[in-house]
Amino acid sequence: MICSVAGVTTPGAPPAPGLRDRKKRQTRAALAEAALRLVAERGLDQVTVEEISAAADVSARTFFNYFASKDEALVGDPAGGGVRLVARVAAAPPGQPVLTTLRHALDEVIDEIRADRELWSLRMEVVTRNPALLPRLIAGNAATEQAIVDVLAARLGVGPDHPYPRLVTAVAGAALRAAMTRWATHRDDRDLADLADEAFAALAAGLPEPGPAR
Amino acid sequence: MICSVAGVTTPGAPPAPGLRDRKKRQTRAALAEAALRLVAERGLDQVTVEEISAAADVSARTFFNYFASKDEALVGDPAGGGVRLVARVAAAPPGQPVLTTLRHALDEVIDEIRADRELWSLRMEVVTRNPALLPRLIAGNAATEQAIVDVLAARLGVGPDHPYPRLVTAVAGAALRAAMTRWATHRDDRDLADLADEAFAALAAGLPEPGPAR
DNA sequence: AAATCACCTTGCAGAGAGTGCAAGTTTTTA
DNA sequence: TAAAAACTTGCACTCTCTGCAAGGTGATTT
Repeated sequence: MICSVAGVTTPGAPPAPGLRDRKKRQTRAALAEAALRLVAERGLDQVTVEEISAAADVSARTFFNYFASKDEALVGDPAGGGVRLVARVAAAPPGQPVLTTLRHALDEVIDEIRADRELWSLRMEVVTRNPALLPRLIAGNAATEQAIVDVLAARLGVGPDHPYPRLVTAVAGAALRAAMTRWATHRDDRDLADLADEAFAALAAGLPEPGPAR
Repeated sequence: MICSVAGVTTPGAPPAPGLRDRKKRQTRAALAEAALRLVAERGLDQVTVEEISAAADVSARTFFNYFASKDEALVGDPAGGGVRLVARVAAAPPGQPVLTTLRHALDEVIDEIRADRELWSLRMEVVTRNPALLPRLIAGNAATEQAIVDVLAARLGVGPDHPYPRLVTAVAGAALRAAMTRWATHRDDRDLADLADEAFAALAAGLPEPGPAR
């Protein structure tokens, strides 16, 4: 009776995972990892949900309790980091330039991607080799993108139909994707955060062309 | 016997459509139109391929001879205008700024979209109301985008791994999508070409923020 | 600790997507 | 007009994805 403190939810700190949650995370991770590994080996159409489930030691029906589709298991994280991203945009200092705000808001996302480097490298490889997935990877951000558009419009005080928030959000997303593609393809190279910085700097400078002389 | 000239293929001009081609175009258009109309009415999941085929007076099997998936019938034109777009980029005057090149290359695409205004309005409405399709709409451009990246790299003489072509291509695509979304949502407004011009000008200017004062 | 509750997993049945194959039909070509 | 090529269609089949009704395992309450 001394310390059944496990139930208390301390706002601010993770409130004691609990066996059940841990198992769920494990199952989800196992399914995603198995899906990525098998698809990387054989190709998207040569892997069935049944095989993925078998590799993760669950039934095929359970697979669909975790992911709405085979694709979702591969591209992962729908809206997981999205809400935090929106929150970070909303919480940025008011006067800050929009591109700076967006770039800083992405820090957290970028850190998470770097933390799961193995997984993300595999994921980018699978996506580039199965272009059918690329739209899914982008679409996952569709809802988040709209939310950011709304937040930016409010921050700038311009009304929800003003073209600027939509343009800058779409463009920033494109810049991040370009940086991620570059990072994933020859990854021995630079840090993802640096590549993102470069891309955003180029945006702010009006996309100056690389000097042909020197 | 007087004029069976229909067979001659004059290079440069459309080489006499032929009954077969006309029928194919008709069937394809009928399927796409039926798909868009039904999905706009009922929603993506409430329409089966069988219903679409019935509305276009062909068998369900024939549907799949025209489109690889239900989604494809809705987002349409995969790689159709893509090759011409790439060609226009490649044929642009050498010294021209990249953003100008890309904007002009889009003229043809934009004209076609305006020509099919009814269809495209329906399409954008369906896509925005069924976000699951948005990735498909973008993915259709994935192959084209890579081709443009390669052409730009060659034009700039920078090698296929340089980050600039990928960044500018991705960003230009995002700008076009933002313009199309704006055009589709309140369409009574401005011309699509004007909206695209505005977006590209903003890119070239480094995405200046809208003045809060005045 | 036992009983209860909530959630998770699983199998089953079924609708719908998408494909390969083998006709049958229509257009084109010779 | 006859042969060739292309298009349509039905059929059988695999795979994806969903709803439902158990059964099981972790959490909660008394």
